[in-house]
Amino acid sequence: MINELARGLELAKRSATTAPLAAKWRKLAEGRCAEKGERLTPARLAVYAEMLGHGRPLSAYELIARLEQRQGRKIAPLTVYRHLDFLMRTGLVHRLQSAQTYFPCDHPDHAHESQFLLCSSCGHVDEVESSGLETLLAQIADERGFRPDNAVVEVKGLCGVCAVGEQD
Amino acid sequence: MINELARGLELAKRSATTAPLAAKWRKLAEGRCAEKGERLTPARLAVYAEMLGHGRPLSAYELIARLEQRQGRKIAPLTVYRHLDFLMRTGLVHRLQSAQTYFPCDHPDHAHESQFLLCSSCGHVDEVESSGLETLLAQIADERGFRPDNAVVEVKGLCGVCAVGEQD
DNA sequence: GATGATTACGTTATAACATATCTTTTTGAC
DNA sequence: GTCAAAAAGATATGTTATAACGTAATCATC
Repeated sequence: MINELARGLELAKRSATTAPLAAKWRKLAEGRCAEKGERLTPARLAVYAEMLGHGRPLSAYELIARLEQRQGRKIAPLTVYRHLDFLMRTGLVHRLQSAQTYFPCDHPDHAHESQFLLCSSCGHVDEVESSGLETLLAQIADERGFRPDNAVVEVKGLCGVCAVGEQD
Repeated sequence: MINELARGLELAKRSATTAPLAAKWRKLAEGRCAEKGERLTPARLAVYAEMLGHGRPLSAYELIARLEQRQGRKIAPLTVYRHLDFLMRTGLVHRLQSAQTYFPCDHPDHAHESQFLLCSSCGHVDEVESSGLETLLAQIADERGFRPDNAVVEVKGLCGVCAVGEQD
């Protein structure tokens, strides 16, 4: 009974220490899990919420630091890597290959391949979905007898805001 | 004089333990260095030769191991990273972002942005140069007020040979 | 040839990113 | 409640990359 009490307090503490998560994103996560037969645990949701709350790409270790600070306890790297795997499996989060960071998907309504415009000044991420580009890539592959599985397209540069900031 | 002799032997030993390098690639390297005002040292050339000799993407640490074996001495990671930086600066080598490996450029005649078809079965790299794709990427960026600096395009999948190997 | 500036190279230490392995806890079916 | 499977945690290790510092080679100028 002591244990149950302690556990109750622990759970309350954890939920109190989770970043706020708009209903929109929670519903999306629930939907994706239902589709894929995955389970949406509080820990997984907390990681997702943290990433959404940050709004910029996070490295795995930055993410760990933020979660530890919020929850007031140590979190093992592997734990977060597992959460990230889950979030990527379910299409809720992307990995930005060129920066080794992670970023929540901006296009909640459907799974898809994305392309990214990454601002090297402010860190802003613009997630683009160009069917024209996907078609062209498929065509290039096809011409060479290559059977594509997935494509990484990440353009580094300056976002509109930062580009204006620099006098051209 | 003893020192000079020792040094001479050392140099001889190193050059004897460099991977063979076709004249074509050596000329290319010399040309690029001349253009960019870089210096083509024996150590840099040895790394380049090793990569060309291997013919598949190499991680920095695989590269170190091969160089150490060939030269019979220890090589510090940073040393090789500097050589890789040089080779990338001069456009002789590409970094494959999605695999964190390095691969010599296949299109020696001019500097350019490349796209890659990466076989996840045999490791084959097909370096593609599609102006159509570059134009489309530029257009996508422009529509969003984004000023692109450089683009990573890496498609993972099965090369022609491996795709045939699998019964479709 | 001596001097000093510049660039490259070497060594050690450490940061940053990721996975392996094993144990404990939680969950959900029965 | 019992039990098996899934998830999470703890610890150690592997992999990739950079920092900080000192030394050596190269080259222009005197």
